Formats: sequence, C-alpha cells, structure tokens
Amino acid sequence: MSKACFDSLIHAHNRLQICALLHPVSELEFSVVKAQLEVSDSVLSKHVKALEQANYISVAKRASLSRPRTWLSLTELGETAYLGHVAALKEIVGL
Amino acid sequence: MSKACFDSLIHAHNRLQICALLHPVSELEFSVVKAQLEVSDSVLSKHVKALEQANYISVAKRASLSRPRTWLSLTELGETAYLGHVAALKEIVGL
DNA sequence: CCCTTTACTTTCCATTACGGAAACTAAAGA
DNA sequence: TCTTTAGTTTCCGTAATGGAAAGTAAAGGG
Repeated sequence: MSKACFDSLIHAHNRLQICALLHPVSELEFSVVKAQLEVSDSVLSKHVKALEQANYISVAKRASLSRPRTWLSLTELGETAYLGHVAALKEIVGL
Repeated sequence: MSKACFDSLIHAHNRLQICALLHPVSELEFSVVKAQLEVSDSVLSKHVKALEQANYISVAKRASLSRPRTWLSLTELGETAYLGHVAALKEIVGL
C-alpha cells in the first residue's frame, strides 16, 4: 500500500481529475479526457505535458479509426503518486 | 446532506487543512492551527483573512490565560462549503 | 499533388496565487 | 515607559493557470 504523500502537482483540480480518470483504466484518449474536464485543447495539453514531464503519465500517439490520436495512461510512478496523494487527502479530511 | 461542490478557495492545501482542523471542533486558537500547519504567522494570517472574507470562518479575539488570543471557527456557511468540497473530492477520486 | 481538416502544441499575455521577510500595531506585563 | 507577545500588513519575487491565437503534422478529399 502506498504511503500518504501530498503531491501538489497532482492536487491541482484539473490534474487531479486527469489522474482520477486514468487511474481505473489502462488508457484514455486525449479527446475523452478533454470532454470530461470541459477544458480547451491548450489547457489539457499543458497539463498533460506537466504530468508527462514528471513521468506520471505516458503519452502514445496511435491511429484510431484511421486517424492519429493521443492516448494517455498513468505510469506506475504516477499511480503511486496518485494513490499517495489520495491517501494524504484522506488523512487531512479524516476518512 | 450537502451537495458536492468543488471549492477552489478551500482546495488550496493550507486552507483545506485549516478547514479540516476546524470542522470537528467548535474553535481553535490561531497558534494551534499555526503549529499544525507548520507555517509562519503571516502565511496563516493571510489564509485566515481570505477564509474570513468569504465568511467561511469567524475570528474572535478573546483573552486566554490573561493574554489576548485569536480563536477561529468554521461558520455554517464554511462548514457547508467544506463538506461540499469534501464530497466533490470523493466524487472525483471515487470514494 | 495541393488544400483542408483534424488533433493537438506552443506561444503570448494577463491575472492571480502564494510564500518569505520585514515593518507595523495593539495589548499586556515588568 | 519599555518590552514582549501575538498577530497583521506590506513589499517583493516567483510560479501557476487559463484564454486566445498562431503553429504543426498527418490524413483525406478533390
């Protein structure tokens, strides 16, 4: 079990949602995440870049329906950090 | 039960902790909160001011051990906002 | 083969957030 | 009155974020 560790990179609202969406699945398309967060391309792109540079998510470009799409998935490091952050939140709010 | 409502004022790490500390009790001394958060006077003072201006906490100056101390407590509005925010976090992280 | 569309990326810009440090203030006490 | 305590406010610089618009690369259509 991962230890509680507050992570301010993950804490930011949009990035917390990105990690939460990716956590239960193996990967998601950029456009799906964007629709869930209701943010612009540029905003999501910048958060994706930040998470990728921290090695919290991996980005793969692959064809889907014959068009190139971007797929996002949590890395193991990212999952550990995410679960640690969630544990930290639970410690703070007491649950 | 309060409805889930993400509140960015409360979401900030230090302010989330302030609300979480105040939630289960009727009030806490400024110095106690400061010690828990491990922040400087000025930092806590500024967060207290922000929460007070939102009417999320009330501030009372009252003597304690013959010296004037500052007591903090969540207002009802603050409690509603805090619980709503915690509910929003639970919806996001799925628990 | 060029043009357009799609799916992002990057840049530019402005605002706001946040913390450290230091100056400031009011109320007790010595 | 001088000093200490307990905050408060100001000054400062850095970093975070988002909107908008320009840029790019790969398909697909004509």
